[in-house]
Amino acid sequence: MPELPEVEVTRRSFAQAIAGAQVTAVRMGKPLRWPLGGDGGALVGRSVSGVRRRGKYLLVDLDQGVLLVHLGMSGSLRFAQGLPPPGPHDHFDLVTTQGTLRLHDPRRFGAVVHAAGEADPVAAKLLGGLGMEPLSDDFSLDAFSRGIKASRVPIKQMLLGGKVVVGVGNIYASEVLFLSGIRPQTPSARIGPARMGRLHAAIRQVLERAVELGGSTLKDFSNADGAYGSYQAHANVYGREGAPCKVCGTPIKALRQGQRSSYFCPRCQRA
DNA sequence: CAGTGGGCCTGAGTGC
DNA sequence: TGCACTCAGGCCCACT
Repeated sequence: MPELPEVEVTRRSFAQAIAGAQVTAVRMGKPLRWPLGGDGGALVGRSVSGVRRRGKYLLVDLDQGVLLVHLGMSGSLRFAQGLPPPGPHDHFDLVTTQGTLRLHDPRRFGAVVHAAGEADPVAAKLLGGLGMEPLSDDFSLDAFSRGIKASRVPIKQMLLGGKVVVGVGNIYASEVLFLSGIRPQTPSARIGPARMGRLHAAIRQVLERAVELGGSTLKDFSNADGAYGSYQAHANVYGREGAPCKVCGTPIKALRQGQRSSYFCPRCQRA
C-alpha cells in the first residue's frame, strides 16, 4: 500500500499530536517483518520529540533513540486516545500520555524497529542504501539523470528499486511514466535529456499532488486520524487496463515486470 | 558485479 | 458452500 505520499500523509496526521508525549507502555502482537530490537520495555519512560520520514520509513524520534516504522504492503497507523482493544491484525501499540500509536498490518510485511539512533547499525542497514528524497532540494535533475543512466534495467523497475530516488512505488511509478511519455520497459540508460527532464519533474508533481489528496486508498489505507486518500480517483493509468486513456482515448495496456503489474498508454507513451 | 526471482504473510476475488 | 488458485500498495536476499 503505502508509497511515499501515504507515509508522508500519515506522518503529518499525527506528528504534532504525539510530540512531547511520554511512552507509558508497549504492546506487541504477532511478529512483524523485523524484530523490534530489544525489549519493548526499554521504550517506557521515553518521550517523543518528533516524527520524520525517510523514504517509506517513519522515524519517531525519542529523547533517547529512534523508532523506525515501516508500513510494508498493508500497514496503517492510528493515533488516538481511547482506541478499542487490539484486533487480530493490530501488532504494535505505543501507549503514550497523549494517545496510543497503533500499527495495523494484516500481511505483516511492515515493521517497527527500535534503534539507538540513525547511525545504529540496525537503522543504518535499513536506511543506508536509500536514494534521494524526491520532495527535497537535493533531488536535482543532474544527480537523478546520472543515477538513472547508470543502469540498463527497465525504467519502471529502476524507479521501484529506490536506489536513485525513494518513495516511488507501484502505483506512482506507472503514473509518473505516463506523464513523462515513457514506456515502463524502456531501458533506463536509453532515456535522453528531454524525457529525463520530464521524468524528473513528473516524480515531484505526482508525489506532491498525491500528498495533497491524502494519498491513495485502493483498499484500506487511512492516515493516523482514520481519513482516506483520494488520489486513486485521479489515476491516469494505474488499475485502468482496457479503459480509454484520459488524454487520447486509446485503451490502457497492462504488463508484468518482476511480478508487478505496470500500466501504460501505448499511444501517449511511445518508447 | 548487475540483474532476476523467490519469499515473507493474509485476505479478497475468481473460476470450477 | 468449498476448494484451488491468483493477485495486492514493499523490500531483503540468495542465486545466476
